[in-house]
Amino acid sequence: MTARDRHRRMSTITDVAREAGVSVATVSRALRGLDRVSPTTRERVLKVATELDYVASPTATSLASGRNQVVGVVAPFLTRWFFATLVSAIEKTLRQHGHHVLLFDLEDDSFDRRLPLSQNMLWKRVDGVITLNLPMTEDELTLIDRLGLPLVAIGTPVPDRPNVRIDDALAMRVATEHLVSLGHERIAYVGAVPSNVAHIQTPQARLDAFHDVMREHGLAEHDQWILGSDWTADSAAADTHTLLASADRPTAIAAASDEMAIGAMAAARAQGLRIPQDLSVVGIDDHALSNVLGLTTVRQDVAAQGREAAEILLRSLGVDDVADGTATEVVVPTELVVRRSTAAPHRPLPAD
Amino acid sequence: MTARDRHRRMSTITDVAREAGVSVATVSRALRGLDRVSPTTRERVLKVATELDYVASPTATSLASGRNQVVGVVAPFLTRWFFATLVSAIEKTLRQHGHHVLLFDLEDDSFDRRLPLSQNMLWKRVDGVITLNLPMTEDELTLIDRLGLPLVAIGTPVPDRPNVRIDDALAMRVATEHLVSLGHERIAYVGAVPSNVAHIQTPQARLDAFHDVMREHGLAEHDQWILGSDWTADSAAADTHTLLASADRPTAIAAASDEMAIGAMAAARAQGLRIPQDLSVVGIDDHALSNVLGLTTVRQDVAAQGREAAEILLRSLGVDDVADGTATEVVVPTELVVRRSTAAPHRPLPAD
DNA sequence: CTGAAAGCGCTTACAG
DNA sequence: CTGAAAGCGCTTACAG
Repeated sequence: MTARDRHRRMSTITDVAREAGVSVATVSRALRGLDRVSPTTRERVLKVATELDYVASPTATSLASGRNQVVGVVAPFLTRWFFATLVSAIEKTLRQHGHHVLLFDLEDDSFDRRLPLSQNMLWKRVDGVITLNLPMTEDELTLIDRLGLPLVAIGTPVPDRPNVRIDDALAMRVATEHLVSLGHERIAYVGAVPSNVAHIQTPQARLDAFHDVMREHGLAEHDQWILGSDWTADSAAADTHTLLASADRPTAIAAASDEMAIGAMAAARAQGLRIPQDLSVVGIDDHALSNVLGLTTVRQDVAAQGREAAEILLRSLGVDDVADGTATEVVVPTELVVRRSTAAPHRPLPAD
Repeated sequence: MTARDRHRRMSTITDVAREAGVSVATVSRALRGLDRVSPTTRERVLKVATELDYVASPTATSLASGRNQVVGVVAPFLTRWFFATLVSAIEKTLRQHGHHVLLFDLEDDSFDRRLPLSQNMLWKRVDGVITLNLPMTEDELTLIDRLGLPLVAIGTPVPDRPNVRIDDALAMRVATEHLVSLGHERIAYVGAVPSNVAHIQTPQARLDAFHDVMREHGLAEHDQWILGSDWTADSAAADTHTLLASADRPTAIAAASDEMAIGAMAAARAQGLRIPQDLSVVGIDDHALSNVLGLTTVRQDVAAQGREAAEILLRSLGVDDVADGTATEVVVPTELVVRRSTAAPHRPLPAD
């Protein structure tokens, strides 16, 4: 028997029971801190467990108790800042309470399609699930229901389930009002998504808010100033390029996300326009690069949303060391952060 | 019994055995496609299993077989582009082969510290692990070894384990040579990390390569032109700001990552410098925003590295539908992508 | 406060 | 080709 072989065998509950001179049932109780165990017994068991490097097999525990201590986190993409930030915050919060994250990235080949959630992914694997901006299909809702899994939705709500999000309409309203208050009247929008793209709903609320603000101020809208986009910087840049090539162009752009705003700024600069003198740009998010790029934006605290959702889920799992709370709908506040990408529109006055 | 209750109970192997009129052993064999099952029996079992929506309980399977079909993916951060891209690619590759990812983000409060990998995270939870740019401690290596887990390292190698990475020295060499070939002689570097930050090793190889190229071309280096940084755009911008405020400043900056390069560009622009006329900047990565920002960079295919690592791990787990291969050291190629952030240095000639 | 025993739902030799 | 039975390592009533 080599040293490596010897090390291979991890100790089981039976080992510590034998070594401590008690039954496995007692070991189980002692280690889990249940009542009905005498202090001396508990102490002895704890000591032996430590000596033997004992850690309960999660798979055996799971079979017997039905709990895995893992929660499924489901995202439509992972490579974008918003989602990665969310996952990171969720993972940390869960881990602090002894839980782990099983990650599902549902991105498919085409941006307007996604993979479905299946029984294989969840059944007896996770104790609950957190969805990230993910409208669920009927089938998926039925599945989650049948599996009896608690669920918390971040962003796009899921019917009858706790939800954590920002007020999308308000965020875009603040962004647009900022532009208007600066004196802009010719404002374009980037981030309209075709309504057949069912798995992204946030866009609609933001676009609607933009329309509302424009209407309220009696500002004219131009169809060709409402730019679609797949919500990437690249596509926003391409769309903006076309927009700005026209003689009749806007003095400002409201983008539904910072990544798109960054694309729009870059496209403008590449065409020789100065920001903010020739074009103002505002976004929503406060992306990791927005500060450095001087982008004016409506900041949302993404990590806080991840933490909130994780805590709500932990509570519904009955985890006891989680901060109290009963909230089932939390709307995280946003705030306008004015930087260097917005200013009053340049007016070709005589004195200019 | 309400509809919901009825749906709650998922069927077990016993249910399909009864329904199909065979033993559970036969069901197990039939469903896993083992030999020694008659075609008719197999067919019947399959049919019944489908009707009952049967999916084997992964936790029971795991207890009995020792396999979980899940691999642990361990990252020092998750919110940065490089890591999120890696995780996304790994997850997709694993899922195609019926495996899932349990995610661990080891980021701690301070950027030069990280959480340790523990027995709790891995023991009986994962069949293998993939590390992302993560030097392992002695204790962690011992743990992985004792647990008998296969491991594949992406980026920073782990002793005696398969490794997937780019050639860091070559990448920085190409970036620096590009600047030199353009005629730059005054070149600064961003991305030196204090050597006590043990969990980030890539930086050293890149910095060494930069020094080598400078020396080979007989170019002078200035201590104050080697900028530290925590590898974020913000810190790179702050450092660059100081650097450029000096009268004696470089004509080009080689950054060890695109995020830092973006920070450097932004800082320069904020000080009224034009890119590339007044300052050239080159990075390494080809970050999602680099194209739109016109950043010249040495591209690495991050997703490919994730896929390669996942496949190597799957092979070592004996998963049979993975493409053949025996590679244990794969170095993914990089390529220079010239965009708008680099040009020959501006020389104040008479004719200028 | 503690133990014996059943049970969680599979897989795996072992027989036949 | 198929079944009976042991075993994976816990948790949980049930007794005492």
